Amino acid sequence: MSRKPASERILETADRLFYGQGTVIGVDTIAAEAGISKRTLYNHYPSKDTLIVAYLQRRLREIPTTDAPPAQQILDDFDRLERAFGWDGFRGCAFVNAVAELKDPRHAANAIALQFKERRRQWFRALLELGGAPDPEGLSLQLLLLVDGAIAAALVRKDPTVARAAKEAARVLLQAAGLVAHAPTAPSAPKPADPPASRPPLG
Amino acid sequence: MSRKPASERILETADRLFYGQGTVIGVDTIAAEAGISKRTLYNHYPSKDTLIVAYLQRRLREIPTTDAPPAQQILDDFDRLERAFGWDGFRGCAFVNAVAELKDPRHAANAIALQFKERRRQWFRALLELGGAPDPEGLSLQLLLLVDGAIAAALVRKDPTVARAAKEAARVLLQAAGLVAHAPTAPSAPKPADPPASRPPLG
DNA sequence: TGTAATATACACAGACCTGTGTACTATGCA
DNA sequence: TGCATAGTACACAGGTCTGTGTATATTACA
Repeated sequence: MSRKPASERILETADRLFYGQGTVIGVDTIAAEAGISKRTLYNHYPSKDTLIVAYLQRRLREIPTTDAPPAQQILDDFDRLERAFGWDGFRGCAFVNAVAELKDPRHAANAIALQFKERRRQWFRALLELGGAPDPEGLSLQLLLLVDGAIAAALVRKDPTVARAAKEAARVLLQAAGLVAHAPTAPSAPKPADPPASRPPLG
Repeated sequence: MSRKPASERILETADRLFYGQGTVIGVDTIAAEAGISKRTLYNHYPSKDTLIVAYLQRRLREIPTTDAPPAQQILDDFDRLERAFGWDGFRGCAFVNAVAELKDPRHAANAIALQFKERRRQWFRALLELGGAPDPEGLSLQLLLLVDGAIAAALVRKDPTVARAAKEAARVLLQAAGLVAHAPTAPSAPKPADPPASRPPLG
């Protein structure tokens, strides 16, 4: 009957509802949508908080590294962002939302959110070092600010193209660091526009 | 007895609690903390949604314009941000938080949040035009992304100094637009450090 | 003083929330 | 076949929430 194990179906449903509706969504709803009794859910996750933490942890994924030049990989990241913003269910950054929703500053969600943000920054930093940037530490943080700013702006404006503005700003910063030589290269072709299958990776 | 009119005390308390705890805080709590009966609250604001909208509208304030050179005014804005981040009750951007919390995309909060973000961007744009930037429209958006990114990062990292990273990025962008001539000028002195009286203006 | 507006205390309806208890059923395995 | 594991259905406790109803008190003003 049920092709996937119960705990996985619970997590998938929790992901969809927590991200789409916020962590205020009720446990009853999650169980019902997952096609599972509430009792079973509580047997797998002893409290709602446990489920929230599992949901966030599941979103901690690696960013795919290619063999393109460092600056190009960084700029490509903003293209991925734009696709994520254009996705129908886009609702901002899951981690930032969780931190904002859960008022308790000692909640485990805070540490996971920090971990996620640091992961992306370290990914930037490694690429910047590879490209020979003078201050990878500082520049990686600046690039991360552009990413987070684009996420917030895309949420408020409901406009995916803010990712392009972030990308242009990133290009200027990379140019100033000596990582990009060519001029803006015109708006880089109207984009291949492959629609995202399910969920783009922005957290 | 009560020095201020009731409706104002309600709004002040709502501001404090909605911002500090999120809009999930109960109406009972707001009434109790404001020292008024719940019935009176509902006489002034016929629903909680009305109160939320009034709370957000109250945060729509102008940004103080000085007579400093445009680029300097923009960079000073990031210093204000850093002070806001260092404030004890800092919990991110009230508007972004509200949009993230209220799942309904047609909620009035969305329009108010957009209005607030656009206001700051237009303030940037006017200054950029004054300074003769080649693309005020695009650059103003890029600067706004840095602001919003700094807010999100300050919230997650609990570190006010991200504002400084945003400021440095902004300086590079302004330099590339020909608005700032001098080199980084060293970390600009350790900052006068006047503690914010009550609530810094970040929304 | 009298009258009208405004505030209060307090109970309540109806809904939803998390988490538990309990008895029943299906399934895999020896 | 027997038995443990895992899932289901369903009620319930105890709490919170928004919003209303009602009867009483305070205040402003003519």
